[in-house]
Amino acid sequence: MALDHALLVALREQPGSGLELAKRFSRSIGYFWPATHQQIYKVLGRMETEGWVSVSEVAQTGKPAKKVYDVTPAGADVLAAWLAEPTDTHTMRSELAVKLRGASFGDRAAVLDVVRANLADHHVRLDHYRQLMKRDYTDGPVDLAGLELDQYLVLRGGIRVEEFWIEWLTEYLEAHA
Amino acid sequence: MALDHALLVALREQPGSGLELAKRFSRSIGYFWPATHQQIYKVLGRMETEGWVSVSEVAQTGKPAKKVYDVTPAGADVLAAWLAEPTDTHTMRSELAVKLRGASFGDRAAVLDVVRANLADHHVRLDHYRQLMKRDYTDGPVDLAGLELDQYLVLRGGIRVEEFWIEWLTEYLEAHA
DNA sequence: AGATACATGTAAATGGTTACATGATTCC
DNA sequence: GGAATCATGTAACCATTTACATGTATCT
Repeated sequence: MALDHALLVALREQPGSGLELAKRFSRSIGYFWPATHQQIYKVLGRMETEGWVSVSEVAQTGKPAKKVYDVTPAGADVLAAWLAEPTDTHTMRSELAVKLRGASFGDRAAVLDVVRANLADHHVRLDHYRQLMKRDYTDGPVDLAGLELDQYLVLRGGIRVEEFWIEWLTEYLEAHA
Repeated sequence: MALDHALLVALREQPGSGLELAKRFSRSIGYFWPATHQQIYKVLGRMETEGWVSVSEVAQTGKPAKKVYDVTPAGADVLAAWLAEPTDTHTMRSELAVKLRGASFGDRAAVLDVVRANLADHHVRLDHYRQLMKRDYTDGPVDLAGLELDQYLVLRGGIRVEEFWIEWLTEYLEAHA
């Protein structure tokens, strides 16, 4: 039950339709909470019946109409309450890590190929994040506060995650070189 | 469908009962693939009917009997095939990251407390991993190969993950100090 | 007999993934 | 009319989490 809250955060940043949220998720918040449009529509529907969000049909020129969602005061309360709750430390779930550990029970060369493919992908992601950083925060976090500072810091986290993967997978490959 | 494969790896390292696997998971592989005993029993049952593992009842002195599972040749083939498959780069899922980003929509002091609690927990985990490292690999990875090297490298990954969290959360706290 | 640790499970609910379905609008 | 994009959804399946249930063996 946490996609709900991730969507509330996204909608408080900026109201939007299901598809817009799905696109925004594939950037920003989705870096730490992936979600598909199917999932998002379902949760938006549920949150509407619970009164956490309100909908309004918005006509568009050149495109079909869309339903724009916004957070209600009740929804804002739910979000605030959730934010103050303790979050228990979540263990990372990584299929690749299982493969790293199990490599000796299969064809090691094949596993190393899988690792190399993942490493390349993490390099692409890191480059992408660094470009966002350059584009949006040329001066670093100076003068940032509130939401903007949080957005910056979460992007920093995204960069740190990719650096973690690159360093670890590189260590793995070198150890098996 | 990957707990199956994580269990196959664990069983190839060392055959064992459901509860033993659950305990081992809370160490080692479980650092990257958490699983409860309920889940493990269910998957073991399924894998047995599929012929990937075999069972034998083992009597114990001073304890109730247990069912020890081992990987069959068919299971070993399944595992080897899976290891060679590409794994797509999985996006990390973190509730805490959503809270970091949403902090300005609630009581920031409360969110900072949540962050501090998580940071403390990651320190505990890191200390634990470092102790394992000291106990099992006093000389570093020298002379390690095959399974042992992989085990070492996955522990290195665990340490790197905790370092990532500590650095990121510390940066977050300092930026909001 | 009661407490504790070991051991194996079932059932219900929740959440996430994958495949499929439908319709509006614009451009060619 | 057909292809492409935008937009919203349903249904079936699979995986995970949480709560509950049962029984063995040992120790006091």
